[in-house]
Amino acid sequence: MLDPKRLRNELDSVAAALAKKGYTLDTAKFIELEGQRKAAQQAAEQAQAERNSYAKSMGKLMAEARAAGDDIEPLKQRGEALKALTVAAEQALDSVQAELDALLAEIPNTPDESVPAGASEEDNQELRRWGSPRQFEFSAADHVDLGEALGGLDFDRGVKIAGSRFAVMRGQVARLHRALIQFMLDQHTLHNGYTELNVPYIVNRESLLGTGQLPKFEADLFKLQDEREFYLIPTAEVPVTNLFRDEIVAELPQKFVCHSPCFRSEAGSYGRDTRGMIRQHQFEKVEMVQFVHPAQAADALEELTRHAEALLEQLELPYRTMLLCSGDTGFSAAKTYDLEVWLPSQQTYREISSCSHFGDFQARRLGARYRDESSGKPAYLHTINGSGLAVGRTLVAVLENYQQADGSVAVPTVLQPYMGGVSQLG
RNA sequence: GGUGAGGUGGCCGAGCGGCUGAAGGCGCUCCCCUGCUAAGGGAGUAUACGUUAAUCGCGUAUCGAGGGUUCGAAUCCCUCCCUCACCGCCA
Repeated sequence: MLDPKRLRNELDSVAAALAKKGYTLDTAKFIELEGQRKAAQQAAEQAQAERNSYAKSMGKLMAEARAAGDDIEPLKQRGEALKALTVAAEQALDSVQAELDALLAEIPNTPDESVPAGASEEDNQELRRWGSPRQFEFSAADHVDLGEALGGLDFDRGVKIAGSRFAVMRGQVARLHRALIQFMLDQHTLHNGYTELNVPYIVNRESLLGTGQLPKFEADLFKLQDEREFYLIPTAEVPVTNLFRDEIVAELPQKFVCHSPCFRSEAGSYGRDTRGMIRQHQFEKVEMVQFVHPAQAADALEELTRHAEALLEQLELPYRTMLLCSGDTGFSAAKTYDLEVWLPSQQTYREISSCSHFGDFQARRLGARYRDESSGKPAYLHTINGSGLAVGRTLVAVLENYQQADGSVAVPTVLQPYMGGVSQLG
């Protein structure tokens, strides 16, 4: 959520920033609602103040009336009249406030100044490349053919068991998938200073509002049929970032890494990536989340992005780092780097990690704060997160980049210890 | 799922219709005293929102959440959530 004060005081510049993201802020509507809110709030608070002070004096008034032998009823009636006024004024305030809150909850974060203006992914900036795509002396297969030939990927049975966009992994491929997870977690916990978490994969509505998936993106989520408003997590970002919801965090920074399954309904992506494991309803991801002091946030995003890049380098997978343009940056994010890995079958780079800086946007929704050292007051902390990495897509990249002429697949050196020394699949 | 006990400030804990944003204690901050340390004395110490250029100030809200009773609710009533204990069930 944006700071309501900032909206009030710098409405035009906020609107201009949001326009870069492709969001049109209805400034006239905001000004009108805000004006109504102010008037309604003052009226409601004044009515309440009168009611309070009258109620406070009531004990004495009643004692005096009784002593004088007067009727007490008129005193009570005045109280009731004040109550009626207060209730009406509060209802007016509540309805304006609800409208304003609904508007606020749907306004995206403003992009950071360093984010290039642009409308779509066409305008993203390539910052750097690592490695060079391998030249194949045979025609490279895609991961579907490779995986099926190895008996390690079974899409037909995934469809039978659940439906489209589900798959079964088997044998050494399933093990390779697990090895990737262990490798990533070990790197982050042993070398990068992250604390491992294991979290609920079902979350409540408040958690999704906190990170920004709700109220706007309900269609992308799987909701459980239960009166408790449970949702399957679309990313570990949700439970992990909500760790400090409604808390004042004693120490910053705090860095967490968490492996989890992710569930996405992918509504609106019907024709895209229908083949293979690129876009599934269920996939696994190792996610890094940092809670940082605002002054450290920019550096922390660079650091976290490097942590994701280093994994690809150790796996010897060619990749490039993209700075997303304003229009391609997500709802809650102020700035995002995407890492894209080379996929030989597609002859292109595909997203394998997304690392974002949210400023205080999520923290404000969450009520996640730290105590500012100079003022001594609670202030919103900043959140950073990124995939390190998307495991399913990493598996795809390993299969395709490490394939050999005979259909076997070499195991990346760093994964071999996690594979019991196995150096080749098939 | 059943029964019982609870949810009050950074923490512990009192209050059980008006004088309570909330006693008392701990912790923390500042001051005094003390050769140092320990002990002692005094003062202060919630958050959000609004108003304001900002602060002081002022106003409103907040005693798990929501609703109700009442002129007035931390206190009475209802619903829900959560915690703890025991029983049942269970990986």
